[in-house]
Parts: sequence; C-alpha cells; structure tokens
Amino acid sequence: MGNKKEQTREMILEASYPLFAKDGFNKITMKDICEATGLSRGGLYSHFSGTGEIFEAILSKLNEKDEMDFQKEMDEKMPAPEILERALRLMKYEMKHSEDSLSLAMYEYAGTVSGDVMGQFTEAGEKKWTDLINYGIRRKEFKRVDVHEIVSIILYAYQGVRMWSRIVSMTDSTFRAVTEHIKKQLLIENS
Amino acid sequence: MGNKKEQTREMILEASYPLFAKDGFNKITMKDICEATGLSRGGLYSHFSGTGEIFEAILSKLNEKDEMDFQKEMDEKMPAPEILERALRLMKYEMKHSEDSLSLAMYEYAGTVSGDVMGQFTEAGEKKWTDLINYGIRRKEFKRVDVHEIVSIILYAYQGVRMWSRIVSMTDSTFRAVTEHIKKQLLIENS
Amino acid sequence: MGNKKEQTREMILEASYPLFAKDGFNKITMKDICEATGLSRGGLYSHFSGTGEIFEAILSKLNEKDEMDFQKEMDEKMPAPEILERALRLMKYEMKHSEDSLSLAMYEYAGTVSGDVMGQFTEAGEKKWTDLINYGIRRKEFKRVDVHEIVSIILYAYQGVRMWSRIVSMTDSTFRAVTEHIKKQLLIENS
Amino acid sequence: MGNKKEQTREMILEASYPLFAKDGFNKITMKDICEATGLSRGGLYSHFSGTGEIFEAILSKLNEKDEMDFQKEMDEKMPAPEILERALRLMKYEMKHSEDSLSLAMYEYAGTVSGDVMGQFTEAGEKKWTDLINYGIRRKEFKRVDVHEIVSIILYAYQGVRMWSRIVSMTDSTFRAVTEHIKKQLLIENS
DNA sequence: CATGAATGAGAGTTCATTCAT
DNA sequence: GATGAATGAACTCTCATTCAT
Repeated sequence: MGNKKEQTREMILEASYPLFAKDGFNKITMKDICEATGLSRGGLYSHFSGTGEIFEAILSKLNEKDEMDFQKEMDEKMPAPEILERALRLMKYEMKHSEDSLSLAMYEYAGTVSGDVMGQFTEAGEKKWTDLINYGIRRKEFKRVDVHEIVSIILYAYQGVRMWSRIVSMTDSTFRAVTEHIKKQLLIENS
Repeated sequence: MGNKKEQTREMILEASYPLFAKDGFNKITMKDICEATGLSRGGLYSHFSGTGEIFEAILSKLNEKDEMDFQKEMDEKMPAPEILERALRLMKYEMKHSEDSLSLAMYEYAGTVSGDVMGQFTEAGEKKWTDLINYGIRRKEFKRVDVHEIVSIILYAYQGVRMWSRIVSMTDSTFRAVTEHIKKQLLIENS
Repeated sequence: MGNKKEQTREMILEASYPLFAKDGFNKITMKDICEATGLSRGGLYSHFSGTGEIFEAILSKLNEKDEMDFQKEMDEKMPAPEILERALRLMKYEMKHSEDSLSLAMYEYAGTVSGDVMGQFTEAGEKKWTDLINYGIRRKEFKRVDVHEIVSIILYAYQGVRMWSRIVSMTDSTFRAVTEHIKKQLLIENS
Repeated sequence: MGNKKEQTREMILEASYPLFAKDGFNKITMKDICEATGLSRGGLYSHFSGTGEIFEAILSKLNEKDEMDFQKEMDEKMPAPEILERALRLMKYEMKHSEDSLSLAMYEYAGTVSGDVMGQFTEAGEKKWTDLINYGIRRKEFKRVDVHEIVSIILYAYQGVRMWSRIVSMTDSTFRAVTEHIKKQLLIENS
C-alpha cells in the first residue's frame, strides 16, 4: 500500500525534472507541476510542501546514481585512457544537451537556501576525477600533471560550456575543443 | 533640462545592478527596484517599462566599456606575457568576486527572450582573447597553441568558476589553478 | 459535486447583472464584482478571466430565454391584437424600468470587442416582430403596412427611449406615445 | 493675450471630440487627451481639471450651435414639407455617421454626474420639432397628428438607430425606413 | 502659463496554500 | 489520500494629479 505513495512521488519527480531543466528553479510554480503531473493542488501538496522540496528530492536522486562513476572500471583494471575516452564521450554528449541540465536550476535554488548545500556535488565530481587521474598516473598511462589544476579545468570548463550553450548557439568544434584539451593534458603521446 | 531624465536612468541602472547580480533576473521585481532607487512605481515605469528593459540597458552599458580590452596594450607593443599577466589578475579578481557577476541574471534573462541575444558577448570575448594569443604567437612570446581550443578553455573555465563559486565556497587554490593553467598553456618556459 | 462550480458561476452572473445594468460595462471592475459576490479576487478569477467573459455569459443567458417571444401565442392562434397588446405592455414596463437594461453596457461592450457580436440580438428582435406583424396581416387583423419600416420604428424607438430615459426623467406620456403610435400603425379601427 | 488661452481651449475641445465620439466618456483619459492635443500634462490641467470638464465644454458648444434649427426657415415662410425634407436629409446623414455621435459618451457621462443635466438636450429637440410640426399643421401642409406622439417617435427612433448602428452593421434601408415613416406620418398625400 | 518628472492610489492578474468534502 | 474551490498576498502596470523648474 505504502508503495502507491512512493510511486506517485517518483512520478512527480519524473514529471517536474524537465520543467526545472528547461526553465530553472524560480520560474517553476506548484501550479506548473500540478499541470505536468495531472495531480490536483491538494494532491501534490500531500506529497511535497513546495517546489523546493521537490527540487531537493530530484537532486538527491541524482546524487545517488551518478552515471559518470569510474570506480567500477578502475576496480576492473580497465586502462585509464579507455576510461577517460568513455568519460569524455559522455561529457561531450552532456555539453551538447545542456537543455537537460539542471545547472541553471541549481544555481537559482542555491540562492534560495542558506548554506553550502551544493558542496557535495563539487566534492563528488572532484573526487571522481582526482581518483581517475591518480589511477592513470599510477599506471603510467597519464602524464604527471598537477591533478588539482587539471580537475578544476575539467569541471569548470564543462560547467561553463553547459551553461553558456543554453543561451548561445555553440558548434561542435567548441565541445571538441574542451574534450581534446583534456586529452592533451593527460595522455602521453606515442612518439 | 532634459538631462534630469538621463541622470535618473543612470541612477536606476546603478541601483539595480547589484540586485540582479545578487539574485539573478527572474527574482527581481519592479517593486524591488522601486525600493532600491527610492522611486515610486509610476516614476520607475516612466523610465523603463519592465525589468527586462532595465536589464538590457545594463547589458548595453556593460558591453560598451569592457574593462578587459587588450587592444590598447597591443597597439602600444606591450609584451604579450605582460598583457596576459594583467588580464589573468583581473580574471582572478572577478572569479573571486562572483557576487558582482551578472552571469546568473544573464542566463535567466536569456530564457525569457527569444533569439540569440547573448551571442555578442561570447563573440566579443572570443575575439579579444584570440587577438591576444595571436599577437603573442606572432611575437614568439606564446607557444604555437591551437588558438580556438585555448580560448574556449579560458572563457568557459572562467565562466564555470564564476557561476559555481556563487554557490559553493571556493578556495583561492582553485582560482589559481585556472590562471596557472592558462599561463602554462601559453608561456614559453625559460629553461 | 461538480455542481458547486456551476452554482457559483450562476451566482456571479446574478450578482453582476445589476452592476452592469446600472453603470454600464466599462466602469465595472473585477473588484466591484468581487465585492458584489463576496468572492475573493482569486476565487472570482477561477471562474471568469475578466469582466468581458462575465458579460458575455450574461448575454448568452439572456439570449436563451427571451421573455418577449410570440411564437407560442401564434401557435395557439391567439388573435394578433391581443398578442400585440401584451407585447406593448411588457415593452412599456421595460421602458419604464430602463435601470434594469443592459443597453448601455452592451454599447460599451461592443466597443471593446471586434466584429459584429451584437448582430444576433437585432436579428432576433427583427424576426420576432416581423413574424408577428405578418401573422396579424395574414389574419386580416393588422393593416397591410410596410413591415420592415414598422419593425424598424418599433425596435429603435424602443431602444431610443430605453437609453434616453436612463439619463433624463421621462413621463409616462412618452412611453404611452410610443406604444400608442405602434398600435395606430397596426390596428384596424372599428368605425 | 487672453485670446491665446481661448484658442488653446478650443483646440483641446476640437481634438478631444473625436475621442469621446469613438470611445465614449469613461474610456477616455486625460493622458489620451494630452496625446491627442500634444499638450503636456500640466498644460492640459491648467485649462481643464478633468475629462468631465472638457466634456461639459464640448456639450455646451454643441448646444449653442444646433445645426438642425428650423426657426430661420420658418421665419422665412419656407414650406413645411421642404423644411422637413432638409431636416430628414440631415438626420439620415447623421444616422449613417453614428461614429461621430457623442450619444454613447453622453450616456456614460450622465452616469457620472447627479441630476438631470441632459434634460436641456431633449427639451431643445422636442421644442424644435414641435414647433415645426405645428407650423406645418397651421399651414395645412402637415396632417393633424398627435404632435407629442410624433415628436417622441422622431426623436427616439433617431436616437435608437444612432446608438444601435454603432454596434451592428445597418443597411441604408433601415435609415430610409425611419425617414420615410416620418414623412408618411406628416405629409398629406396628393390623391 | 507650460513642462514633464514624480507620486500614489487602485485595477488586473497570478499563485502558494488551505480546507471542506 | 485526493480533489478543487476559495483565500489572500504580491506583483505588474496605468493614470489622475501635483509641483519644482
């Protein structure tokens, strides 16, 4: 029985994700979500008491299942360049599809709450990439770079492109520039 | 004097800039700007017919006086590494003071209008940096890098940091990572 | 029950009719109707999105139940002079009570919309009277008049009196003048 | 010197007449009249303290020069049918050009002031037509009709058509119906 | 007198939120 | 739990009106 409630919650999150992705956090109203879910005002409120709560729930879910997690690959001793290749392919895909990104909504949401609620996201990203690069260096497949520096470049150039490409049209060459740059920094050229 | 009107307009732009910088575009209401300027509703409306018009006026002014313009320095034959040094110092300053940035407001504003209104900003930034790097390469003071790639990294890493630092606390080491990375890409090491 | 909504709608129409009748269309605001109905702003707006929509709904209802319809009487073969007598009695009553008339509101409303939305009202009135007069002529109870001419006089003299009597005080003799004139035109005198 | 002021007043009345004729009284704002006259807010207010005052001034002027005044013709012993013919031609012209009519504005204006301010207009019209018909009867050129009745029909049918034709499209046959009807009532047929 | 910037009241409209059913 | 009518606060926008210049 309690399962039904959980299903409805899931459905609400599913239906509101694209709204937040498209229009950010502030613009989306409970009314919008009512319409997107087909729920009545009261019905929606019996699950979530406001857009903030819904957005938090979406972020939590997102945090759990991070598709770009290299841990498994590293455990399987996959070559670092190969893991990197995969990661960059996904990254490029995401840069190209910034309309699916919650970045804008996250920025806006962050402005409505106090405290460093978003810190976890950076930390997760930083850790993941730091681990991968160290893994590659240990395996002598990556150059001995300044890890913190490269990770910063990776994360923020990615974020910058994702945000900026929402508002100006961007060609593939820009996405490639970012991924190629990262490869150049890490991969050891065969001479 | 017809000058009075212009002065009030300036005052409105001045007073509303920090509002947009702090809270983005969508959150700011005409009422907020009334309070910030001390004008009455009607008084404000007789100058601007909405927040969009005010924000556009701010952007226009910003576009005119770009503080980070290297043209003069290049005309004066200043060494490219020196120009770069100055530019990165300003860039670091701006990354550190992202609370003064209109980035979030621009992202939100872009979502409210149709068309590629923001394209001019990227183009201006791209041109400026492309010119500088080519200048440095011509003078044999910069490495012969892939200009488009480096410019993309510069612009988007900068944007990424500026946005992200609004919502997570960032240490100086991250700002330095970005500027150092750029230097490494461009400057020729004296061995 | 979904019936509640319909009841409230009816109540709103009922409550706003006298407002429109008294002050015309333009002067009446949603706030006035809020006060007349006892509803809150939001409550009223959830039923009608503006005074125009409310007024249209009132007109629609009015159009449906036309109290001055002679069809039934003609079907029952009632003598034409008798039908006329009744009609004129009602007409006189309405001229005397022009404060209940929506005429002014209709004129104003017509100015706010495009297209010939009011045409249906004239047509209905014309048809009704044309049918009656032809009926009387066929039964040899009315003079063989120019039907279109008499109908025009009936309709517009009636309208003229109704409008004019809103703003100047009018004695019974004027109302009688109109009805008597119509009778004289139609009825065959027994000499 | 004081002449300039009078000229400006005239100009204001001239410029605002068509506004009232087109949109009635309530809809017209001081702002509209500012724009129509090209005067500044303060300038306009230094002549008239509100739309009511302007409209009253227009009505006063209108009352003075009544174009449909038969007195002169009667003094000149012109045949009554001829005077009638001219009057009806003018009347038809006015019915056809109801967009120039202040009727709607007068109705609305009457609702904003207390007292029978419009009575003078009816009385003037009634007197004019009563005099003409009596003149015709005295000269044995008109039938010996019930004068009050015919005058009522003339005035109110005319008013009714003028108002109604603002909001529904009306063919020439209707205007003719009214004028022909009046002629039939008054003119003695030559058998 | 004329100008036009500014005031402030008030209308239109939208939603977050509640609550009787 | 769900529904959806209703509330009321907040915002946008428009003018009548004033007043310093």
